[in-house]
Amino acid sequence: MNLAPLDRESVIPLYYQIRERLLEQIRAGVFKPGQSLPSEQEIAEHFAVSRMTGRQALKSLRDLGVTYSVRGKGTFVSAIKLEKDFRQVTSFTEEMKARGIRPKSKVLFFEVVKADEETMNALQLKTRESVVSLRRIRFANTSPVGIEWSRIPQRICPDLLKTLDPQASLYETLAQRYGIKMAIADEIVEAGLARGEEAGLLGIAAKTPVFLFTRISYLQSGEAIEFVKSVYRGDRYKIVNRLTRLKA
Amino acid sequence: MNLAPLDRESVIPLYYQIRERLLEQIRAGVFKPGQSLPSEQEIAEHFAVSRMTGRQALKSLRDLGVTYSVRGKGTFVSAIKLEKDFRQVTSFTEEMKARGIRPKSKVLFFEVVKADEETMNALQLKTRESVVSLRRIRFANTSPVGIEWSRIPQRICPDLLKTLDPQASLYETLAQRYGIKMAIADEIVEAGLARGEEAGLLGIAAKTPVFLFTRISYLQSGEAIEFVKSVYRGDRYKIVNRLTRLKA
DNA sequence: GAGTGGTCTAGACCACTTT
DNA sequence: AAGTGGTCTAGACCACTCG
Repeated sequence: MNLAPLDRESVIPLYYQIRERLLEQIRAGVFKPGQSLPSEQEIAEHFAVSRMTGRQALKSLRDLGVTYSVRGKGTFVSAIKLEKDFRQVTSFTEEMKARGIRPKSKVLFFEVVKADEETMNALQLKTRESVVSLRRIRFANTSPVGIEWSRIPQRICPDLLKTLDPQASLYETLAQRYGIKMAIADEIVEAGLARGEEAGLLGIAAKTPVFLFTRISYLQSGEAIEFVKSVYRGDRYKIVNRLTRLKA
Repeated sequence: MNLAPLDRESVIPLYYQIRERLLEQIRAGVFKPGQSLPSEQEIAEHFAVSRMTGRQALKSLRDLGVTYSVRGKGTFVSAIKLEKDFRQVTSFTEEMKARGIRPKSKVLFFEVVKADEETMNALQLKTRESVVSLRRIRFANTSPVGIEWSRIPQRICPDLLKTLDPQASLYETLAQRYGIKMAIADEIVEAGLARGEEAGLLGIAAKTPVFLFTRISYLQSGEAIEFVKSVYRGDRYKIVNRLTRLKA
């Protein structure tokens, strides 16, 4: 074990500093998949912290899915890849960047409107309140891959029409200017065929296979924030998912 | 707060008992979304445990996604639904049952064969070892919805050909007889059109939209256990996903 | 029997929010 | 000032695995 000492003056918690040092060495291949990490006791001694603190560091690595522990044996590095190109609660922009692709957008519609029935239902709105409606064509490296239509209650982002650069990431703007962070999104994916208008906008023949997405995004509190309907080209877009077991 | 006392003789950990009691009351609506749960201190006093134990109970609820905590304010019930009809690392059988649908299967092929290139690659096999190859038509309430083709190294389930009832859940058999529990699965979903043989087996016209799944399932250790290629009817099957933020 | 992770205690100080 | 969750300590006993 060869790990740099902790900064006891830092505001960063000790367990977090330990976690980062271990993570670094896992990524660097010092601890390889299948191998065991230092035990809780060893970590406690090496960093001169209590065993509970060392344990918390190992626990947080488990929560990341990087390691797993077996009672009586130890904590081991998982061989499961950490890659980030799985779909998460992210915008198109973030997803494309994670895949090393340059995202671009063309705005078709960007206005404040009264919520329709479907939107009221999806966002759990009690009144027909105002929502920001944004419809964009999405490009990956200059070729069109999908059409996205987002609706967000105006109340939570009052001047979005002025502040959003439609080329930029909607999610980034919401996070930076309004402190809104999506925690979870539920989505339904259907397989269908491109219809006339869509096919035209996407530059494909009608009846080409497409994905139809219906997504609702939530804050950690459970408040519904965004309702999105999208159409993506089946010939240029693949869904990459990581499925996990439910904890309970 | 009105929570039954703990069983101090039980082998079930105290924090887990507390967690279950809180979960029960959340499900029963005693604690409603948006409302706060008892504080760590209150839990410690009420159950006569240390604050750390009460804290662990609340922490485990957060890990489930049922609640969230705000420093200085408290722990609150999330309004996000707990429903289990999201896709997880589950078999067709489990997924259908969770949706209240009767699953059925018809076996097309069930034999031990030498792994082909694609399977060797997917399952990280170093030699052309034997794999159990199982191809089935999947029915939901008597109508065909998909075709699944699984391959599993024979070495990890030596006599599967004899022990598996092809009507039963493959995953259940693997778990019960061989102690194999899938922890994670990575999948790619593509949109396509049904081809001749598939269309026939699924009872649909050629060129109907279909989902094409390619999935690899892993143990927690990262060992690849199952390689599956599937075709599902786009007109009768929808993908229901829950996306989350990566922890790191 | 030695080593491991899992649970638990009874304190402590801190940063933060609310009153 | 009082209450909250976040971190940390220095112990303890337990169940489990392995040689």
